[in-house]
Amino acid sequence: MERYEPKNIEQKWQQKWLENKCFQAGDASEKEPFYALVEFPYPSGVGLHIGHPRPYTGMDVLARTRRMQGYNVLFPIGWDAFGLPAENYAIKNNIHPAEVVRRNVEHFRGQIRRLGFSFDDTREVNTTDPDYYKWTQWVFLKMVEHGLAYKANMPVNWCPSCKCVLANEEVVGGQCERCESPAEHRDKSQWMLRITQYAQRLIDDLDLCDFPSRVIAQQRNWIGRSEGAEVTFQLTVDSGELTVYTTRPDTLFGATYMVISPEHPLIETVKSKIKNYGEADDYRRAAARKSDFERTELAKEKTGVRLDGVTAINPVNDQELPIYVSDYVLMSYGTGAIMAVPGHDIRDWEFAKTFGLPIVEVVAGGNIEKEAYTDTETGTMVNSGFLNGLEVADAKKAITGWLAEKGLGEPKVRYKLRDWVFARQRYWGEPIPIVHCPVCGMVPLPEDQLPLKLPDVQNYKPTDTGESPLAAITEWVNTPCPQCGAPAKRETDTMPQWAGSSWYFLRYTDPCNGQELASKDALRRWMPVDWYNGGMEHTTLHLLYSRFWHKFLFDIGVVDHPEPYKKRTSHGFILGSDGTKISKTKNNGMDPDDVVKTYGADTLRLTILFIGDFEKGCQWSEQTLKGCRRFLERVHALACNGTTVDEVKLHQTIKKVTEDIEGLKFNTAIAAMMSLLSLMEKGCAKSDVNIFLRLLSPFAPHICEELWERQGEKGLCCQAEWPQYDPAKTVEESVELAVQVNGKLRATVTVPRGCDNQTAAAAALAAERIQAIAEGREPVKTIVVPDKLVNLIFKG
RNA sequence: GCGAGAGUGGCGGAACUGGCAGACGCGCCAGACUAAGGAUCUGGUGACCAAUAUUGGUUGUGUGGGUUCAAGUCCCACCUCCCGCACCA
Repeated sequence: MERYEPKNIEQKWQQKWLENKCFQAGDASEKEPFYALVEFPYPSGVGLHIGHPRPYTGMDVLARTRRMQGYNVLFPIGWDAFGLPAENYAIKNNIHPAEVVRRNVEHFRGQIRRLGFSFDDTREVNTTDPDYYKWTQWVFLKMVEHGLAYKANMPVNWCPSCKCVLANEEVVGGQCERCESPAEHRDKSQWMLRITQYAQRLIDDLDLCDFPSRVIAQQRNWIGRSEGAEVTFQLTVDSGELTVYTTRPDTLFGATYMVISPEHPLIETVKSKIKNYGEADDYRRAAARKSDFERTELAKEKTGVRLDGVTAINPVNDQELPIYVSDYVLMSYGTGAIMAVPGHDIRDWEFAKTFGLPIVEVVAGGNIEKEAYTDTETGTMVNSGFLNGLEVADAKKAITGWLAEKGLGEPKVRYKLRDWVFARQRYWGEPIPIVHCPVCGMVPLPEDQLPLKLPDVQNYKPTDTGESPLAAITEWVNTPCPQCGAPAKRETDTMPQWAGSSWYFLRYTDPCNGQELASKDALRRWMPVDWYNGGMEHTTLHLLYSRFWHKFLFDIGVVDHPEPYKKRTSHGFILGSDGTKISKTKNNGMDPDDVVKTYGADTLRLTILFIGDFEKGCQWSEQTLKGCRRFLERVHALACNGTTVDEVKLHQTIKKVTEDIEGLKFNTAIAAMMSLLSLMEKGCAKSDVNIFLRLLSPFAPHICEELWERQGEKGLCCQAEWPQYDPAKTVEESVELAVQVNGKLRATVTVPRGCDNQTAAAAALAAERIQAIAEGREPVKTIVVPDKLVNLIFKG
């Protein structure tokens, strides 16, 4: 028999699968549809990296298994190809970004094919294809029409290195998520999407989603709902007022001062009354100069300036409260102003200590001399007038009612989530289909003028002024107003990369439709996605954005379901052999192409899945690669003889592998097949091999096709039926019982399965070892766990 | 600080509703085949202590307590690590 040479067989079967259209989803099929989705890649210049094969292999196993189980499977792939890296590469090498993308996609396509993934190659989508982004623009126009897209002058996060604005979600620790430059503040007129309007539904409908708990928790946390009240304080000057938001209206009696954020307009409206306006203004300017990064880094020390000459009146006790301006209060949350209750808020407590302000206890239970008492579960109101004696929860209700009655405040729900900054000042993105007309104002491009294509330019370089390179293309920018025909100008910002990926899974259902984003029929057949696997890093970005878009499309009747994904799972990252992030320079990882060349795609696939729990992080190791290659060599060398393999073991393995695939426990599924192989090497029949190959084929599809053919089986292994197990045959006729004495294992005995407790106990007691220990004594107690163990309790 | 995980041999990792801890793989040890083995095959392999050499015992899942006939698994307290959010009132 010839040696196992992956390179001789893998390409051959990849070709056969293609010729036989094995992986094309059927649009007219009677079979039950199953939509398996992986996050489509950004086709970068360096090609497929370690991050890609893991989720793809995992979902490929699932898709291949589902096909064999008789489902009509949609398992597509595409290219999320707009974005900065292609543009930066284009600038550096003076090649058009479209050409860069074309090359990269070709490279990726080849790599993906060489790994044997069963993607439907007839449904590829590319976000930079005008036939695709036509519909991205269309959804945007629908959002404009429904008031969900708007342009507003906003303080935005600006990345000085990328030279464009960032969404809140793209700022991590005050830094640009992509290049780690500290983000700056800029005031800019920006296109925004009103995702906040969907905040509550994005929380509520998590109940409809089968997502990992950590994903649900992270999304909830990100949306950040809080319940509280807005309370209005009268000022002692100009009959002005100051409204604050608080989640603890119950502590109103404990407010000893007020704080407004440096950006709060009050400073200007009562400017003439502020005796130390100069000082306040200096503080405000200093705060404005700080980047988010600096603000968070320097968050330890509380700073601020008291506004001299202006005070507020606490509505519950008419106490006069000083007002401070401090950057620990953010303009972007609540009303940009707070009532400070140092006794029961950590930050207020720190501020009060720094500035020597009074700290009043209004909830008993802590020691406010030492620290703020923030517990809301236990505690009784004190020093709080009519609230005295109430528990916190009751006090909240009482004060809220009182405030509403007096017209001083009302209950309010707030979210941390902010609207989505939906524009970038770069070339390589979807043009925003809007025309600015001096007569009509902002005019959406009529639908029949879509797609609005990107013009060819010579220079893609972004500008420091914050204008997109498109602004320099006068022949493109200047256009007659679609409404009145007057000379007008196009919007020159483009959409962020997240636009195209917010609905791509819909396009896969009907990728060539020129009339609609996808036909109703196709959407009904395939949506919602049955199983979506992707990275945790997208939880508050892509996953949230796409849920929002889908809800909007649901509201306007494009899709029939409020949620796009039924089930979401997340793979763990593969770290380098040294436990750190894989990088080329550290040489601690692997290049998929190299591994395929030396070991073969099947070995790589197996290794990626065997190396650890799919949903947990794991470490790359060459050693595992060797073990998996050895396993496949043994499979290749497997020969039948006259005997058959143990039937129980065979059925147990079918059960184990089938169930483990469902739970993404690929590592233990492979372990079970390894055990079965060891047994089969001692003796098996052709029919055993037939079953074994079908079990293994989703994991190592090429070698299984080869052996399937070698064995003279009909058709293709990947189109064979998934093996069934007989539950009756998964259990042995006899079982080995553990025999314990006083809880310690002392012997094992073999008894018939399902024998009664007396029989089991008697067998245990009869064991030689147990006899020796018992020395004729009778156990004072006997515990029998059927088919598992007997525990004999002896005295003394 | 808040939220969600994790801690098991030399290593990667198994272990269902509490029921024989360490499956499977790597490595290592011994043997076989060899001119040779960094190839392949067979057997062994948590630690420690005994020994009639077949086994017997003790101990062992981050730490300290607890519940139970029985705990990696449940309860309480704590330590460490990773991830997400973080002055969100």
